[in-house]
Amino acid sequence: MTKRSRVHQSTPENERAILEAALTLAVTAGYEGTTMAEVARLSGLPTGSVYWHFNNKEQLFAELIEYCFGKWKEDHTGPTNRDLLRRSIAGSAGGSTDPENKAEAFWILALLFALEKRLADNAARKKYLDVRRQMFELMVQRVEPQIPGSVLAADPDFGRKMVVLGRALTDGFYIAASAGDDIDFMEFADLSASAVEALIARRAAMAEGEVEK
Amino acid sequence: MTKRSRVHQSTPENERAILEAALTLAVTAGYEGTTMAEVARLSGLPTGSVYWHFNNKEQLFAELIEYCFGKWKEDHTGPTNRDLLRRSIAGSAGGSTDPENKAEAFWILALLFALEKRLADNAARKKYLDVRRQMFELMVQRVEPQIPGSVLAADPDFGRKMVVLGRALTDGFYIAASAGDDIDFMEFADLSASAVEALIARRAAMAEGEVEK
DNA sequence: GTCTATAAATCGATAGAC
DNA sequence: GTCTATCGATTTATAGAC
Repeated sequence: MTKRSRVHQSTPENERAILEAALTLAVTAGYEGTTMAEVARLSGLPTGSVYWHFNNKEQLFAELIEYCFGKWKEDHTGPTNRDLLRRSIAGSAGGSTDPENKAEAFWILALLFALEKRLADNAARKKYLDVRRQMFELMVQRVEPQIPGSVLAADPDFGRKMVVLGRALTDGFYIAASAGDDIDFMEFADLSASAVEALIARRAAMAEGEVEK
Repeated sequence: MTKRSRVHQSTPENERAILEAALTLAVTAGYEGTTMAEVARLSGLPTGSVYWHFNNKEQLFAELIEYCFGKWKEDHTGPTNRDLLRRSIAGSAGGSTDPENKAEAFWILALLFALEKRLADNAARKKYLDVRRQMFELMVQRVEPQIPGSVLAADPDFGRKMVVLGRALTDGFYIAASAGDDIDFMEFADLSASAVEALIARRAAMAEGEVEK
């Protein structure tokens, strides 16, 4: 309930206002669709001020990605439970419809940076790919303890593989949500988790039942 | 005046050249990143001719989606085998890197339209969402015969659910390919197929183990 | 049907007063 | 640091000769 206090002055008030304005617009309008003029208007500052705080549009979005990554990390701390993948996929539904959960919805926009290779030299795309790697490593640390030791002994990379699979599923359901597919995300969160669990169980049986490959 | 008629002729030469040029550019540059001037240049025609054949950019992309859907359907006819999902995911690796395989690369363009909600009123996005539904139904027809009868008896929608899951995986691995994730797509194609098979096996065991319900 | 030239609008970014 | 005014580049789309 109590949000983590943001007493640090690292992000001044006006910069935060600009970032929040950019986030609100970006979630519904995307990268190209968000204009600096509109960011300025929504933040209550003139365009000149926006360019004083951020060098250009690229850098604004790069810092926006960092800003949202900070929010994501807040949501992914604390004790690990077995519902990691289930909650990730279930969250994809709300991310596209719930206007309050902007940080969640932003990852749909982030996927655009992955797809738009035209932005290869774009600072924002580079930042997203960097954050994507960091998210992956954080997820590996949370998932690996849940893999049976016998499976990891037979295949030390199995935890990483499950994270790759889980990320593909999460990204895929983000797309489904964005496309407006009429599906029950809670049900598919369960189904996906079951599929991964079945895979792990199969591997565990294999690892214990067989000495050779 | 007289609009072109496709009754007697299918996609005249110059229109095809324009569509192919648009596809080549769109796959790497996206919707906004593809300019009509560049489409004209690559097709070898001036911009005026492009606008004579297609009313505007929206309609050009809408017809491009239809055009690519035709290619996709050609690749998804014939006998169904068990490797449907495996091949879809394995294809995602080449789809984003091999410029020749434009029918597969089209998937990336499609994902762009799925994600860009700003284009909600865009004719091209509407066309894509329509095509997305058609693709889904075609996949259901191919997948359902592979589901054990006992599972379908217990859950008539199980085939559709597997297609939703398969589509999420395929979309997710396309993003992984676009993001440049350093993964072995062949391995994850196998792993994904295994996960789905394990899920079906688990359901089959469940369906046969219970007589009632 | 093809092509050139250009209109009309938008957007990112800057200059400079305060 | 804030704000106004505006530049320069880009892009969609059209007009009109051939």
